[in-house]
Amino acid sequence: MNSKTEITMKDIAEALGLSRSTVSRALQGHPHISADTKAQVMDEAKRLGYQYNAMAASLRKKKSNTIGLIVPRISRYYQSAVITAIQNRLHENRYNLMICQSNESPEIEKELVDALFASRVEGLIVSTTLYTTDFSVFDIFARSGRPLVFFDRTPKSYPAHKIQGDDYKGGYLAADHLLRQGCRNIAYIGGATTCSIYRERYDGYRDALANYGIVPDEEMVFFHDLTPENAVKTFDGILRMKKELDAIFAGNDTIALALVTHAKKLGMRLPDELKIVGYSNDPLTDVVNPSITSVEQHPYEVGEQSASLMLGLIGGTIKPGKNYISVTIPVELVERESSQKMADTVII
Amino acid sequence: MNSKTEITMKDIAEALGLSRSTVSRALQGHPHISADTKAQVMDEAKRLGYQYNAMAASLRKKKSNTIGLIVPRISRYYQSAVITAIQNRLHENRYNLMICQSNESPEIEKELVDALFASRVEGLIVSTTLYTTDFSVFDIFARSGRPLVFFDRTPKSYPAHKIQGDDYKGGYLAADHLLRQGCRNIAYIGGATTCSIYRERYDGYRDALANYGIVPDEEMVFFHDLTPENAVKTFDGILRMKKELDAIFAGNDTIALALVTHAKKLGMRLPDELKIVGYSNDPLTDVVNPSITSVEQHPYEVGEQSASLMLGLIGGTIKPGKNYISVTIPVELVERESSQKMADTVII
DNA sequence: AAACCTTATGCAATCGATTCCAGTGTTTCA
DNA sequence: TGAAACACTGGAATCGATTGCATAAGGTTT
Repeated sequence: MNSKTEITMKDIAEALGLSRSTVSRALQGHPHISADTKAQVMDEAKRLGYQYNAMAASLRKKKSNTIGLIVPRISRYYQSAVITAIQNRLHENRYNLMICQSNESPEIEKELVDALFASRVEGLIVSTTLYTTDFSVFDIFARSGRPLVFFDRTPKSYPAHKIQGDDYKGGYLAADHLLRQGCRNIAYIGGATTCSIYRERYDGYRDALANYGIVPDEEMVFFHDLTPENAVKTFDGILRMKKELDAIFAGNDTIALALVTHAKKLGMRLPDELKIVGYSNDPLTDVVNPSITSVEQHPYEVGEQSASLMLGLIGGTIKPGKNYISVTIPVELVERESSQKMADTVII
Repeated sequence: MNSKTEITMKDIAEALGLSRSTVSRALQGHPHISADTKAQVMDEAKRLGYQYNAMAASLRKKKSNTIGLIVPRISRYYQSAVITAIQNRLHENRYNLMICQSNESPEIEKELVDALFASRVEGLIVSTTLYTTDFSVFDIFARSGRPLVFFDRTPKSYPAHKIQGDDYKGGYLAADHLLRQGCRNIAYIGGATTCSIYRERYDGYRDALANYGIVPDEEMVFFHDLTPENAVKTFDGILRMKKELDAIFAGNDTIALALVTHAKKLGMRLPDELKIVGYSNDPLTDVVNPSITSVEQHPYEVGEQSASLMLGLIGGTIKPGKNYISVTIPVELVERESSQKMADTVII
C-alpha cells in the first residue's frame, strides 16, 4: 500500500492534533504525559502501522545501542560459543550486536573496523586475525573514547582491555599431563606465531618439559595454519624422521581429531602408542573414539566477561581511567581416552 | 582529546571557508567538484580526524546498506557456512550484515525482527527456529516492501522468497543408498516436525523404501531435538525393542557421529552390523573413523543464492512482481565408510 | 486574590549528511 | 558581441526522533 512514504511520529501527531513532542514522549512512556493521551497515541500508532525508526533516534541521541564484534571466523566452536555468550548478555541489556567476520584477513578486518565505526557502534569487541600485526587500525576507537575490548586473540603490545584464556597454563597443563602419563617425546603443533596465544602455549609446554629436564626438540615443534591437511602432513613428516614420538599436543581440537583418525588409519594403537591432547574442549572431543583429552577454555565465561566489561565501560559503571583491564580466565584440562595410560581403557 | 564533540563536515567546511554541500560532494568524489577543492577537503578531513557518520547519511538517504540475518544458532556447521557465503557476497557489494541468533526461541526471533526493522535494515534473511509457527512476525517486512528471504528452514505456507536444499531428495538419496547396500531395516531420526525440512526428508525416505515394497515402521521413526544425548537414548531404545536394525538415517552429522561412537562402544562392528548416514556433510564426517556418509547441501551455494537474490531485490534487478521466488539447491550423497558394504573397507 | 505549584503539552532547535535548485564566473560559438 | 554552454559552489530544506525550555490550565495555599 504505502511503500513509498513511511509513517512517522509526525503523522500520528497530525492525526490526533497533538505535537510531535507529545507523541514522542507518549511512545517512550514519559511520566508527564497523561494516561489518556498515551493510550490514544498507542492506538493511533497501531492503526497507522507506525514503526519506530531507531536510526533517527540514534542520530539525535548519539546512542546506537549497538556493539560491534569482529572475529576471524564464526564457524569455530570456541569463537561461536563466546559470541553466543556475548549476544545473550547484550540482549538482556537491550543492546544489539553486529557480528562480522574478517576471514583471517587483516585487510578485511580494517574495513570492518572502519565500517563499524562509521555505523556508530558504541563499542567494539575483537578477536584479531592470525596475521594482524599493525594494531593502529583500532586507534579510531581509542581516540574517540569508544570502548575497545579484545578477547582470545589479544594484541600483546597494544594498549586495550583484554579478556583471554590462560594460554600459558593451558600449554603447561597439557604437556605436564602427558609427561605424567609417561611420555617424554612430545611434539607441539601450534598456529602461526604472529598470534601470541600459540607462543604462550608453547612457553607453557616448554616450561613443563623443563621440570622433567627436557628441552624441546626444535624439530618436534611446529607453527603453521591449523588445517587438518597441514596437521596430517606434519605428522607424516615426524614419522619419516624416525624420531621417537609418544605424544602430540595439538593447537586445536579439529586437528587433534584429524591426527587421531590418521594415526588409527596408519595402524597405530591409541593411546598406547601415541597420546594426543587437543585444545578448546570442542564437544566433538567427547563423542569420538577414542575421546580426546583437551583444554577447556570456558568460552561462555570469556563471552560474559567481555560483554559485561563492555557494558560497564559504556554505562560508566567501570571507570578504568588511564588503565587497561586485563582478565585472564582460568583453563583446565579435561582428561579423556586419547591420553590414558596403557590398559586404562579399551579402544575398540 | 575531543571525545565530547564530533568532527563533522561542517567543521571542515568552516575551516576551509566552503559550504557543507561542497564538502559533502568532495568527500563522495562528486564530478562537479574541482580536483583542487577535493584535495583540500581530503587533507583537512584527515587533519581534523574527521570520521564519516553512516547513520546520519542513512537517515537522509533512506538507505542503510545493511542487511539483517537471523539464524537459530551460528555454531552449526551448515548455518555458519551459509552465513560466511552471504557475508562475503554482501561485502563485495559494500553491504553490511547484522547477524543475530534466535537461540531456537520464537520470542527472541520476534524481538530480533522488530529490532532489525527498527534499525532500518534494507532486507532480512532468515532461517527460522524449529518452533516458529506464527510467521506473521515477518509481516512488517512484507508490508513495508523490504525484501524478505528465507533459507534452509523455510516456512511452508508463508508467502516469501525461499532458498532451500532439496530435503526430499536428500532423504530419498540417503534411504535409497542404504537400501542398495542391502539394508531393509532403516531407522530415521529427525528433528521436530514443526520444521518442514525433517518432514520432507522423511517423505523422501518413505518413498525410497516404497520402491522396495517397504512401509516405514512407525516405531523406527523419530522426531525430536537432535542432541547427541537424545540420539543415543533413542538408539538404546531401538535396541531394547529387539527389532531388526541394520541402518540409521540421522538428521544431522553431529548425532550421526554420536551414534557411530556409541555403537562402537557397544561393540557393534561398523559398517558391517550397522550402517549410518548423516546430513549436511560437516567436515568432521571426513576425519572420523569410520568416516561418515552424509548428504552435501552446498551451503556456500545456498548463501550465494540468498545474498544474490537479496541484492537483486534491493537493487531492483530482480522484479518478482506479485510472485515469490523459490530456489531449490540440489543435494548429493557423499559416500563414506559408515555405509559401505561388508568387506569393502577395513575399520581399525 | 495573589502567588505558587502541578500536570500536561507545544515550540523549535538539534543530530550530521545529502541533494534539489539556484547562482556565480568562465569559456565557447554563432 | 551576445547568448548559450559549462564548470563549480552555495543555500536551505530534509530525513525522523528527541529534549530543553516555555506555556497553559487547573488546583492549592496564604
